[in-house]
Amino acid sequence: MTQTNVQRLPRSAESAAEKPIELADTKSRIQDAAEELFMEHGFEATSLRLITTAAQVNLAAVNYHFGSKEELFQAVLTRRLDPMNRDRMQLLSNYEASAATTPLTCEKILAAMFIPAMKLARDHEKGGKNFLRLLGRAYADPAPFIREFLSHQYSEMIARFRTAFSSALPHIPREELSWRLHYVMGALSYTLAGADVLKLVSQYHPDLATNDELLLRRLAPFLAAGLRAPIPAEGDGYQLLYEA
Amino acid sequence: MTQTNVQRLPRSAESAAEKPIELADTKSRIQDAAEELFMEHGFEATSLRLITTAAQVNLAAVNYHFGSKEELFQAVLTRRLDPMNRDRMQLLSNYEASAATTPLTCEKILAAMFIPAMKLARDHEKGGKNFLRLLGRAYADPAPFIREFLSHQYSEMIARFRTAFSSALPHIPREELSWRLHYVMGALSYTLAGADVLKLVSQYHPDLATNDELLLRRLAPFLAAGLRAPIPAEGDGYQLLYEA
DNA sequence: GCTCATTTCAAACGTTCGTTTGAAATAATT
DNA sequence: AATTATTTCAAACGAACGTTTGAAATGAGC
Repeated sequence: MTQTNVQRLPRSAESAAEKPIELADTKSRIQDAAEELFMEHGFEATSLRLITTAAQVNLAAVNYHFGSKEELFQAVLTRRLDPMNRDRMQLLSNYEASAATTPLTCEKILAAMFIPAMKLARDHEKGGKNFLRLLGRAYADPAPFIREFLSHQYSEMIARFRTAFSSALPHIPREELSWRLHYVMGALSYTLAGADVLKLVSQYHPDLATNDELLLRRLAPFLAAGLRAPIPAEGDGYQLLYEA
Repeated sequence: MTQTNVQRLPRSAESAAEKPIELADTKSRIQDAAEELFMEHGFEATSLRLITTAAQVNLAAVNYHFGSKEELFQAVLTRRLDPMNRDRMQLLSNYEASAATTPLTCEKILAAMFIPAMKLARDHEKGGKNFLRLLGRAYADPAPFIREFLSHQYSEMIARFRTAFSSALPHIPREELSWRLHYVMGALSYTLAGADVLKLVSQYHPDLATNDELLLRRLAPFLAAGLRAPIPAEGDGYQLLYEA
């Protein structure tokens, strides 16, 4: 029933004489296949039989190694999300340390959110780019276990960045800032998760290495301008626009 | 096998003497129940048995009236999306007619996108607000039939608004505008579909009638400022931010 | 080499799914 | 009232689902 975290390669793995490229251990193979398939079809539409067939493991291996399909899904998300959010907070701390006492610019804070996400997307040849799509979809998923897992996973990072933005934008009231951060997360996740994005990007700049900078250079000014926008007064023409 | 589009009320419907509130016809009852349940659990996780039980109709009625579960889903979306997108384009035309030859402001164009969506959310006591959540989730759904259906459903409206923004922002290059519209759609759908939004709104302004104005007054300045933001030059400090 | 824990495997579990069927019931037409 | 078309209904279809089981295979420790 119990299992260790140490990978235990089956058959002749350490004596890699026959085939140079050997398969990883069962647990990793399941996670890799699951990530790709969850991304492609979503959680509900991806069956364990599909996953185990792609991973070339037995059907029962998922329940043995992860307990259930839900726990497998959480493990797939955690494997990438944990390092990403830690990177985000670490990067933000680095920026703050470099800036000494002066508050950071919005662009810099946005970069701290954005760059680790792009790094994650770039890190892995296979599922990397599409993992963010899976993440974006998970955010919209109504399943309670997914929502609770994600909000718990993100709460620390969000709180950390909220105070950073609050320092960068002292003239924006708390309530207004909450809304604007909501819009920022929307544009960010929509951009990272969107299917069309990759098409757009590769259309103009096929070189992957420059895309981080390119996307950041587009997104950050847009969001920073929005965050800094003056708050409209009472009679600024936002009423009864529907009929005229 | 065939069925007409005319609603044919069963039993004593026109002589509404016994009970003032009678049930709608089978087809509408299915659509109403399906909309609510799709919103709550998503497409895959909502079974036809759940829908037909909630609608108090026979299980086979869905396949009889709609053909399949997928077609039912499309019918549920079309019923609300078609009028909304028509309203959006009509409202934009009204604004353009009022402005005569002068180009519209971004805020006005955003209002034309936003107001019909809010009107849709407000129109129906039951599923109205949550329909936009269903829509936001549908956008993130990987099922091909959903993606194709939505992109076809939206293409005309999107094209119409792209040219409007293009006139309002002549100094923004085409490519840059495409990206910024992408962010706008992201923030918009994230806001409308987000679960937290309703909590935030009702927390501060329980009156539903003023919420349209409130949300628009928050979202439009944010997005308009982003759309108008100057395009950063080459050496604006957006490079190699990861290490420092 | 034997023992014991860990991992893999084929097979089956019970459940639920979307869909189909054919007859009964209801409405419309003549 | 008789006939035809439409709608409803209970029942079942085959397929696919997540999970469990118990034995076989494989590993490490002695």
